[in-house]
Amino acid sequence: MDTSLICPRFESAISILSQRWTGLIIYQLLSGPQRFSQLTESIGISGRLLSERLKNLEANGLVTRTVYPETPVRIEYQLTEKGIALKPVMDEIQNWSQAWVKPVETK
Amino acid sequence: MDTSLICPRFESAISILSQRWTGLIIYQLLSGPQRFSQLTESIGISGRLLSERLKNLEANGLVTRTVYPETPVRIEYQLTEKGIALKPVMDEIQNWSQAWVKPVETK
DNA sequence: TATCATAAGTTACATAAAGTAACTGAATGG
DNA sequence: CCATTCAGTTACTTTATGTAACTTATGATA
Repeated sequence: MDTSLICPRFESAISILSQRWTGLIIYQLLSGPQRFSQLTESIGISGRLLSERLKNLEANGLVTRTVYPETPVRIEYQLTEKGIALKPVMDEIQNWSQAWVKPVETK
Repeated sequence: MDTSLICPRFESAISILSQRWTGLIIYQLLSGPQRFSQLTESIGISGRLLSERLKNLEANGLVTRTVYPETPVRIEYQLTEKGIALKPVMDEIQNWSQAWVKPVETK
């Protein structure tokens, strides 16, 4: 049941960002378009979940998928304007982490 | 396995914020100390998970728990300085949601 | 004293999401 | 035709989340 009193837009935003891995995917894509295998390696996510997350981000209009029919095929994911607009959020998370997270604490 | 190439502090921050409910809990507590039952109602989280999340936030130094031995007992949760420092992050999420999230989209 | 009410959890169990590793499909080079 | 490479998908196990009933502590009420 959802009896929340919080602004629905804010909740929607949080529900995207609080999904595991999506924050890191967006963070990575902020440095430019990347292909599937690059993302799995840099983030440490499995193909199964990366595939699921990217579909979701595409459906939410944050990411576009471009196929380059080379050999072997190259597929690049990049942020839309809506996705790039999350940069200030990521910047603030970065600021906070530099100021408050000790290098050791992992969880 | 974690073969990530991302800054460990940033990853740590993201791992806290990308845990379901923690963002909303912090957001709620930014408007002042609140008790357990208030949080369950405003957020729409179950007691089981709220309890677990608050313990976690306490362990991470984001929240403090204060017992007021009244009748019935009152227990208030409030953000530490470290927790309050997340306000800019929440503000940016708010900004983004106002600019980019359509009122309808729920997921 | 016995019973009741209330806040703040906890426990036990069902369902959903995430982790893992092997597999598939398309395209081309040998 | 066989091997290789990228981009996924499938089948299965483990972990996290949801739900609802239960517990504990404290004082109020009969």
